[in-house]
Amino acid sequence: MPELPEVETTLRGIEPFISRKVIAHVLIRERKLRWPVSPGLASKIIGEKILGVRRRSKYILIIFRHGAILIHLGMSGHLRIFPANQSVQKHDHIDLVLTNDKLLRFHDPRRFGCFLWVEGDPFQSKQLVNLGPEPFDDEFCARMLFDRSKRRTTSVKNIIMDGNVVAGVGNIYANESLFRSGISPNRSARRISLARYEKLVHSIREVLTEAINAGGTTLRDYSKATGDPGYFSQQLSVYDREGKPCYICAGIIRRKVIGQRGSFYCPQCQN
DNA sequence: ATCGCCTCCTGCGCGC
DNA sequence: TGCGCGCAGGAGGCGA
Repeated sequence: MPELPEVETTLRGIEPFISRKVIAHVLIRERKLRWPVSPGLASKIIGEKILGVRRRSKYILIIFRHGAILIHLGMSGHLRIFPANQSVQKHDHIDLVLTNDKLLRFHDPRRFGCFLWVEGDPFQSKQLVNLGPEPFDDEFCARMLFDRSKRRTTSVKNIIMDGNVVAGVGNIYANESLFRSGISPNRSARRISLARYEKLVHSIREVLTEAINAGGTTLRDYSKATGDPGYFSQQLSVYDREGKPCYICAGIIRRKVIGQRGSFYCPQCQN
C-alpha cells in the first residue's frame, strides 16, 4: 500500500475524523515495530487535543501541543477510522480512541512501520531533519538534481529514491516516472542532461498527482474487506509488468534489480 | 559523503 | 493439498 500518494490519501481520509478531537485512551497491543513504540506515548497524549495532521515524505504527523506522533506505514501498514467498539483483527497493533467514539487504528502485518512520540518540533526529529524537499516544492527542480548527481556514481533510479535528495518517491512511482520521461532506470545519474532532468521532474510530479487523484495504488491488497482500494494500479505502465508489451511500442517490459529493488522498464522507450 | 548489501517481518502466488 | 521458494509498496544501519 504505502507510497507517497497512499500516505497522502490516508492523511486526507483520517483528517476530518481526528483533527480537533481529544484522545480518550490508547491501546497498544504490539510494541515491536521498526522501533519500539514510545513507552511514554499514552501518558503524553491522553486528554490532549489533536491540533492537526501533516505529511512529510511518507511520514504522517499527528500534532499535539507539546509534540507529535510520527507514523510510518512501512511496506504493509495502514491507518483507518473505526467506531470505538470495532472488533480486533490480527496485526491491529495500536488504537487511539477518541472522545467522539471513533478510533484511529494502526495495522501493520510486517511491522516495518513505526509509531513514535516526538517531543517538541517533529520536523527536527532524526527521521525528518535530513530529508530532501517534497516533490512539489520549488526547491525540487532539474538544476538541483543535475548538480547533486555530478558527485554521485549511482543510477538515476537510486538518486530519485534517495530521500535526502527528494522526499517520498518510492519504487512504483520511480519506475513509472522514469518510463514517462524515457530514461533508463539503470542510467548513471551523472550522465543525464539538464533537459532530461526537466522531463523527469515533470514526470515525477505528474505521476504522483495522478496517483493521488486516483486514491493511490492498490496491488496485492491484503485488506480489501475493510478498506477501499486505490485505482492507480490500472494506470501503471511498467511496474509489475515484466514480460508484457509496452503500451507505447509493444516491446517487452523487462525487470532488473537496481539497489535491491525490482525495476521495470521498456528497453526500447527508455535509454 | 557515498555505495552496496543486509536486515527487520508476514503473507501471497507460483511450481512441483 | 501441501510445501518450499521467491517476492513484496521502506529505509535505517553497517563496513568498506
